[in-house]
Amino acid sequence: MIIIMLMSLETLFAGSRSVYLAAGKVLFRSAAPVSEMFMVNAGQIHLCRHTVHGTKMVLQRATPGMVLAEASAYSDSYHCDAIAATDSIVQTLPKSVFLSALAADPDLAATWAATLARGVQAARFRSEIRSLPKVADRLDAWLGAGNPLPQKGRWQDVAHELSVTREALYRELARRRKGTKE
Amino acid sequence: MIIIMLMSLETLFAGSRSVYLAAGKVLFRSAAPVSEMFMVNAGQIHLCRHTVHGTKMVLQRATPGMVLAEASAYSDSYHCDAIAATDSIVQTLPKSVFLSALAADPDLAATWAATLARGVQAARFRSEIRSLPKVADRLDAWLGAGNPLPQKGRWQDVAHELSVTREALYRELARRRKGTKE
DNA sequence: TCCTTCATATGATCATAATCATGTTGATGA
DNA sequence: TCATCAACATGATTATGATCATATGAAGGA
Repeated sequence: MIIIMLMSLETLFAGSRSVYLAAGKVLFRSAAPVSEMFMVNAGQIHLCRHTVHGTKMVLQRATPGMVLAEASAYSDSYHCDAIAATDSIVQTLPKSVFLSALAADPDLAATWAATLARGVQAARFRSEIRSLPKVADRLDAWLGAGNPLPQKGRWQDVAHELSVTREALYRELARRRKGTKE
Repeated sequence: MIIIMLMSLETLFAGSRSVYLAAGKVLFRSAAPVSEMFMVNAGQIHLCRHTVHGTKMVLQRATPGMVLAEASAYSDSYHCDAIAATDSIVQTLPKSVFLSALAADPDLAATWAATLARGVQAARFRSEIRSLPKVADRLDAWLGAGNPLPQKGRWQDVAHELSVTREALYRELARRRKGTKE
């Protein structure tokens, strides 16, 4: 009897060590050597880079199920800081274990590559949306990509996703309601 | 004697069929089934999506060495159009061959994943840069990431990368020259 | 019920980039 | 040399979003 074990990224991290991080705690710092890979289990971890002026740029907002700083698997040291945005739990796996699991299991490697490829797609789409100068165009492009307008109470999230102020989005939505009414 | 054959993505595509595309020619259309993977050899291929209003969004500008629409390897049909921006040459490989090469060679799979991971990183960075409201901040972030200001004659490329008009970039550069002079 | 809080909503003002217009410079070729 | 072209440069004007200030409404807790 042959047991086929279909391994997903979640199951790979599932048996691993969990670490609890209070909001604001640092998981790793830029330039530190990469020895572990992290998957977010609960909460949210931000991957940040700082400019000379101290301006903070958030490059990834990792939510449950996401692997943090994917490119670190192929780098010796981190290029960003990772900080818990909320109280969080991350699961950690030695980088070497992570890489050998990928090398040993072509299906898992394909899953990983597919995840990354979709990540590239999503990030490219976000960067193109943000290059549109008008709020109306950003909203059109976002809705046109199949994203649904969420329930009231979650509109600010959309504003943030489109990188406009909530006021600007409220106004655009108001314009549309007015437009369809008459 | 053992010959170790280190396979790169380029070598994988190297022996494959080449296709010449005149500027403006369509390589594939959205919704078409994915049967081939493409690597750009010369020229530039744009991956485009169209909104309801007919606005065109360019999601990838694939230059030589880049694989086009990476995520299509894990999808049955395309979600974008691919159009030659200039006269171009692409090399094509059946998707099944591409995927089995990855499955058969863990090193190649790692190379592919590393490429994708860096693509994610780069695209995330671009989208964050474009969420900065001021030209000065975008330029700072871009220079701070280690990008050098190119020779005169290439400044427009930077303006495009930062998603600002060339005039806005010229003015910002002029401000800086003035600032450092006194 | 009342109070607090947060998301939505909208007006007023301001800052800034886009746009349009025009000029300058430098490289290339006839 | 002159014509041409493209990139750099900059001024004037306009469009648009950010910001600040409030207000409204709904949900949840004391």
